[in-house]
Amino acid sequence: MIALEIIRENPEKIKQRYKNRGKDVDFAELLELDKQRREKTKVVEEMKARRNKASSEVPVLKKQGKDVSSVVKEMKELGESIAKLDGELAELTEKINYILLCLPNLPDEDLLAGGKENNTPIYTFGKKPEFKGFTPKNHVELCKDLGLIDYERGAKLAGNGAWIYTGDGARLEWALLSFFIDEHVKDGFEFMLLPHMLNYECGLGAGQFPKFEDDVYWIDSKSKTSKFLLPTAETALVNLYRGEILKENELPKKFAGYTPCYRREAGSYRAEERGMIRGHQFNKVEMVMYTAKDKSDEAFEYLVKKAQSLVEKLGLHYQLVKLAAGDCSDSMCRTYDVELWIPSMNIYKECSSVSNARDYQARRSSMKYRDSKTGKTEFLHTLNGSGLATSRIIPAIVEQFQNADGTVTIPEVLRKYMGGQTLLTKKN
RNA sequence: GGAGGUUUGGCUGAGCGGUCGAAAGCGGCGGUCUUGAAAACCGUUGAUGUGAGAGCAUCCUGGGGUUCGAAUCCCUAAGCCUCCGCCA
Repeated sequence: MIALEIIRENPEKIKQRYKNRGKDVDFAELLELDKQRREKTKVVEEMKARRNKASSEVPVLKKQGKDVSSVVKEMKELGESIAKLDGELAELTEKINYILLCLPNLPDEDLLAGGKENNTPIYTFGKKPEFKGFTPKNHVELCKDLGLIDYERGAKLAGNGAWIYTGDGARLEWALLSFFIDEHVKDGFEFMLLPHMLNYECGLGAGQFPKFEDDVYWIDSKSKTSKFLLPTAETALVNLYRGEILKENELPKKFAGYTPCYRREAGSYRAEERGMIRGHQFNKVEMVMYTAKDKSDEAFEYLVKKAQSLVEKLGLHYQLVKLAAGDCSDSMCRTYDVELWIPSMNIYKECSSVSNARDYQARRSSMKYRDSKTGKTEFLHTLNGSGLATSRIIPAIVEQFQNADGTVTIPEVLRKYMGGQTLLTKKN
């Protein structure tokens, strides 16, 4: 949620910044509602002040044995007017909040305007592997041949978009998760295992609701009291301090949470995205940071470096991409993606997305800290980054590290989690 | 699933339908004392909105109701606790 004040102060400027996102917004209605609310608030508050004053006088008058019936009658009428206005105010407030909750975050001003086409690669690590003397297989073939993944039986159990990690595949997946978690713990992140079913407020606070209410799996029917399966651990981690005020010296907070991510991904299927690139459930370790308002830029760079280092330690060829304003997700001011090279698809595929939400999420769920110098409360800044999404990594590993004989070399950092195993080989 | 209890400020915990934004203690902050610290003592200490400010309004888990007036009474939802039942 962005602050209503900044719209009130300079609607044209804010409009322009949304334009970079490719969003045309019109604040006329919002500003009109805001104006009405402010005017009405003033009136009701005056009425309430009168009522409060009279109410405190009643017991005094009674004690003096005076007749209070005329005051009581007058206050009854006043009370009715107050109730009516309060109702109107509640309605106005609800409308205003709904509009505000639906507005995306403001993209940082240094971002290129426009969508995907204006994303800018800013760093590359490693090289595209060359496959000499053999035709490389794609990850679906490799995963099947090496017995890492059972697509057919996955579909049998849970339908399209589901798969089963089997044998070495399950071990490799688990090794990746363990490796990431160990790296985060080493860097001072607190490791978290979170509930997977969350309440509505979590979705709202993270900025995913109300817009993406239909993109998640609801446990019961969609309602404010039902729960949904989290689409990313961010949804949980970013709500930890809802309604709380932290001390500045507690900051920054660094968390790493592992959860499966559950997504409907409705209608997004394409043949080329077969196998693990996009599924209804995938594994991810998520990093989330809470910082003071002047520390989030620094934290952002730190998280980007961390995501990069994980992929580099695996030895995978990737590029780092600075997203254009229109490609950043709605809740975020800026986003960098780490994209892995998938040889068979001849493209780079995202495996980590690092973003700075600044105070957008904190405002939605009122997460604050007390500034140690001024003593005032300020909204926290929240940042998140995948560290990393494993379903995108196994395809990259098997494709990039495949050998002429059909085996795959296991990245060195993962071997200790797999009993020292160095190669993925065909079984029987 | 059934029955009962409970929810007050950073924490513990008082709170009679009216002067309660809320006692007291702890904690925090500032000060006195001290070479310094601790102890002791003194003072101070919730949030949000609005206003230049004095102030005014709102907030005692959320929502609704009764009343001239609600932290206090009623209904309801949620959280927590206890007991009973059921069960991979």
